[in-house]
Amino acid sequence: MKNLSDAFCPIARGLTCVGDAWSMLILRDASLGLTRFDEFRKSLGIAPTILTRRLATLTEEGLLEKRRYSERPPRDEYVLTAAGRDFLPVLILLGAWGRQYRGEGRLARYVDAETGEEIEPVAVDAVTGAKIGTRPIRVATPE
Amino acid sequence: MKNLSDAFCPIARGLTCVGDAWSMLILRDASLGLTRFDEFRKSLGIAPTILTRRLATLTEEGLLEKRRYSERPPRDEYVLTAAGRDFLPVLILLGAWGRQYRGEGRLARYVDAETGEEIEPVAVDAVTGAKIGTRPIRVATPE
DNA sequence: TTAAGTCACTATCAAAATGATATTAACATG
DNA sequence: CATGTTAATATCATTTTGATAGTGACTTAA
Repeated sequence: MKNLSDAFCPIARGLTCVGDAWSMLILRDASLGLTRFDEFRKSLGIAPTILTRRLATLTEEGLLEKRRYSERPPRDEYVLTAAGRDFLPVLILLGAWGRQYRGEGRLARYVDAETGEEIEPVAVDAVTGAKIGTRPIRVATPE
Repeated sequence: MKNLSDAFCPIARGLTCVGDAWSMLILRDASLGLTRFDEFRKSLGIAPTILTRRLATLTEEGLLEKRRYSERPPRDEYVLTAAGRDFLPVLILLGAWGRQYRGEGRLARYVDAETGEEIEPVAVDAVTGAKIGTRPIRVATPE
């Protein structure tokens, strides 16, 4: 998909590193604590070829970090970096959208691990406090 | 990418309709007011074959609506549905991530159309008010 | 000591998706 | 009638995917 990354748009920039479903699902699983190749493979039912490539890309892009957890036999796992952890809100919000518009049948729920209460994710503008989408947005192009 | 949609996970559900970069960029442009085939094509530099398919999928999935704006010659445009509009927060949050971690060089800014102030998007849990990512999350599987 | 298992991959190859380019259909305009 | 506009298709090479099998470096159980 060519050079989206030199676009001015931060959304396009984001999409160049994490613009496909597998990558997002890997990040989801990583956020839930998975770290190993086989954990991801089994959880996602993804072909190992694809998984290898996705993990490599996410590592190059700085969302995951390869860490050796055993010297003999040599084994690596993948842990989230700060950038990877900070992607979680995007996923949670995507999930909230999915729940609202594709929520037929049984569905997993995300709950606060301490209170046990279900999370109700919303995006707000920290400046005005307004829910995003309730006020019109304009793009200010650079220069 | 097989049947993600019958997964229990709302994130996976979301990804089945909007799980690729082009779809998200189309939604971004639609949120900024674009409606016509050629507007999307020029804005994105996307091949018309792909654009046709993406628009059709987004329409089937209920994020866009085809609307005839001219009878002679017959011409259709694409406008966001409620589901499509509600996807904007996800994009804005993705953009915030892109700005933070891929923000080198000049970058567009999203501003409140009324106040003119730059938007600072955050995802919060409406229940606790806590920023998402600051408290551990658990998945509650159905049944 | 050998057989079986674990785990993070790579090799191979068919099938599907993408993307570039050209073309079409249905008109309006000069 | 020639040219332009606009929402697409047609064609076809390239790229990406995905399924399946196999590998290397071990550990563990018999």
